[in-house]
Amino acid sequence: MMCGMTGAPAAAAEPTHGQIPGDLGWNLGMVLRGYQSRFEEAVADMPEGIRGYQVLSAVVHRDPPNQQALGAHLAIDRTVLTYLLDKLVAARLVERVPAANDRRARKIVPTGQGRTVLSRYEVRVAAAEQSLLSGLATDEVAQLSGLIRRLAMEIHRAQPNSNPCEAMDHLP
Amino acid sequence: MMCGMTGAPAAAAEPTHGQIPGDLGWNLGMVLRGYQSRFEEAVADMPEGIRGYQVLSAVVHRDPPNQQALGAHLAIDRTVLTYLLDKLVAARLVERVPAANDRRARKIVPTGQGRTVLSRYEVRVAAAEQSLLSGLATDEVAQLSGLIRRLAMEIHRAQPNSNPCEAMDHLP
DNA sequence: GACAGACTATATGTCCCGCAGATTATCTGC
DNA sequence: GCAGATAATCTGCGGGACATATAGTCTGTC
Repeated sequence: MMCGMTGAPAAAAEPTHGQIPGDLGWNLGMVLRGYQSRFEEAVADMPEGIRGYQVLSAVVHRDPPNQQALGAHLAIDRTVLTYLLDKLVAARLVERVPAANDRRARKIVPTGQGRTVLSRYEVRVAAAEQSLLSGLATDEVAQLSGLIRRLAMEIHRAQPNSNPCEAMDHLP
Repeated sequence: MMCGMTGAPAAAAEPTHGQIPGDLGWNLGMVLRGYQSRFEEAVADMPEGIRGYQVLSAVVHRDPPNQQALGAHLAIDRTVLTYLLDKLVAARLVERVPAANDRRARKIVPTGQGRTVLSRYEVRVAAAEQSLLSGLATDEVAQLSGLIRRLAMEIHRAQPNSNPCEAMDHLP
């Protein structure tokens, strides 16, 4: 989780900027929580819900060479990924095939069914994202998306191995 | 933490916008994770770490009338809040005093020591937040902060009782 | 004024999930 | 060929969230 943070809608004062330390975290947590609740209902009837979608999406769009790369990208623990993939394999959405040049590793490939299921859910997820941002003007959405994206990239670059979900766990 | 989301730094394609559904979540998760790791070390030697800071900050700056309001704002479960406050009380940072007009409720008030400790940590937290945003220009920081703040407010308004930390837990 | 129902905080028990450690199989370098 | 590192898996532990139960208190009604 990590989740929400401190005290955002502070009483009054401050000219809309120069907030209380921790407010950024509260705002981030609030946005993320809103995002997740919408995301969750969008993929509710998918195996393993959000995580299942994330894994399937990453497998299709990023084609990671092995489970470790997949888990690292999603910041999912390897031991968790094991039984997470078990479910997806059982649902015939992905397959574990021996990796080409490393017999220790398994390559996760999507099944045809997996691709179709993913594309079906993607429209729902896109709608959920739009719904989340519906309060902003279109140019603001573009601004925010771009800035968050840039920020995420820089953090990603600076922090190769991020520890997964202590973040979400601590979200208020 | 909920944590990261799907596959952000997607291979190539797309003109920097119109991303893969789920990317927003991945970016949010990445930013939040980066935020938390910095936040965490900033308040590492505080009782209960991040949560402790959040609670103390909310108590000082928002002055919630009872524990329920405090927990709702931070999206912390009430049963968790109980022993969380136990630690803070033991550390002499806050006190449980009988609420003025409702003897069922306990008002959480900061001690003098609590206020000084908080202000000491606040400079560190503020530095951590600046560090997180150091990759952006100053006007971009203002833009991003404002947009996230607005978004958080709207989500907060639309979603009175948010479920806490499944968000962070599911972060990749 | 007393009683029923709702509400605050707390204690207890349970369940789930993520993490650390150990295990097996494999790759890489000497 | 052997030692050390790496990929996936399995097992056990612990923390955190939720449901339930309880004690004390408030609010409304008759």
